[in-house]
Amino acid sequence: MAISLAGRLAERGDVPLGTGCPMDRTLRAIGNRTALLLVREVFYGTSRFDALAKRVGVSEAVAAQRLRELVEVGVLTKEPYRDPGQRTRQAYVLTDAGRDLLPVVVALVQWGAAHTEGTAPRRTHVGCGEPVEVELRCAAGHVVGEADLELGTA
Amino acid sequence: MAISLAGRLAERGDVPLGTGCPMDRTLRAIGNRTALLLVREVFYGTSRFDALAKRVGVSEAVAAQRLRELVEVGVLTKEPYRDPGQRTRQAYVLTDAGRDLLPVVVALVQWGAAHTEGTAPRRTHVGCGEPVEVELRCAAGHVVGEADLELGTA
DNA sequence: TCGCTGACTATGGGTGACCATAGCCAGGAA
DNA sequence: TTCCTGGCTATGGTCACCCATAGTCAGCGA
Repeated sequence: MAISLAGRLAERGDVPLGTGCPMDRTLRAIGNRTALLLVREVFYGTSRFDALAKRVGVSEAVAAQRLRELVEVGVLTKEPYRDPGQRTRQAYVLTDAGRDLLPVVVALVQWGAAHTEGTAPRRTHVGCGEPVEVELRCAAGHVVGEADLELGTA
Repeated sequence: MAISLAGRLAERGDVPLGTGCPMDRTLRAIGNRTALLLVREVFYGTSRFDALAKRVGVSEAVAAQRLRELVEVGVLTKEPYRDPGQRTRQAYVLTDAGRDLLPVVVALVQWGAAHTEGTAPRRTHVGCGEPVEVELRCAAGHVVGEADLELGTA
């Protein structure tokens, strides 16, 4: 069983998809461990530079570089803020593009929870307390499995 | 706005989550570009070694190593097969754990399609032709946003 | 004005991921 | 028996990513 391919996708020979595949572009832009862990931390509400570095468990040099890249690609922005009696500082916050990474983050958490050894947090809906899962659905509301998914040229 | 954290997660100071986070474990196991692109290719129906290497656009040495790792962590298995008049060969196929990566793959494709420059395939439901999206839903059927998601200790 | 703190930048070095090229091995085909 | 092909393994080198340590810089507090 596989995803079905239509159009040019179906006919390609052994030609790599390369940067023609949006997944590849995503991975090139933000597809390293540290960047994704930083995004996770920002989802968790961390916004300050030193806290981000410590919580991700990475040196400040690396945190600075990855955060700069995340700002460059438009996943995060720096917002000046000031605590009373403190000087102005920069907070890292998610942009709309960053918030759109939520399914990626949760899908990675979900797979790790199911298929790796170790503890995992429960993911629940604040409104009703039911467990939350990442799903594929079509606009008509059907749950879509691997066999029901078709990729075609736009 | 952020994901709300409950239990020990809420109280941690600047302690890194490290391998206590299933997302981190996922990224350590399969979180490199080549591995994820190989998984994508297998979802697309490619199963032979040389086709996988060529289509992902990676050298055979690297393909061999990544495929070996994917087999080790249980995402892929090797299945012997034989075309008529050919000798027995190995096909790489997804295990159940591998198939569970579908939301990860589609989430990455979806983000790249929305937020990077370039072409992107349409993702449609074979049954009804409607576009497919990755969503967060609770067991009661509610669509869950960032603000409605709570992570708590298991 | 001096020092402290948060937010970085700089330097040197290790490891892992990747490439290109070359070689190995099993097993049908000739 | 030799050749060819698919499926790897081996070697040597580059580059990205990471660490640890140390330094810089801005601005508030005293």
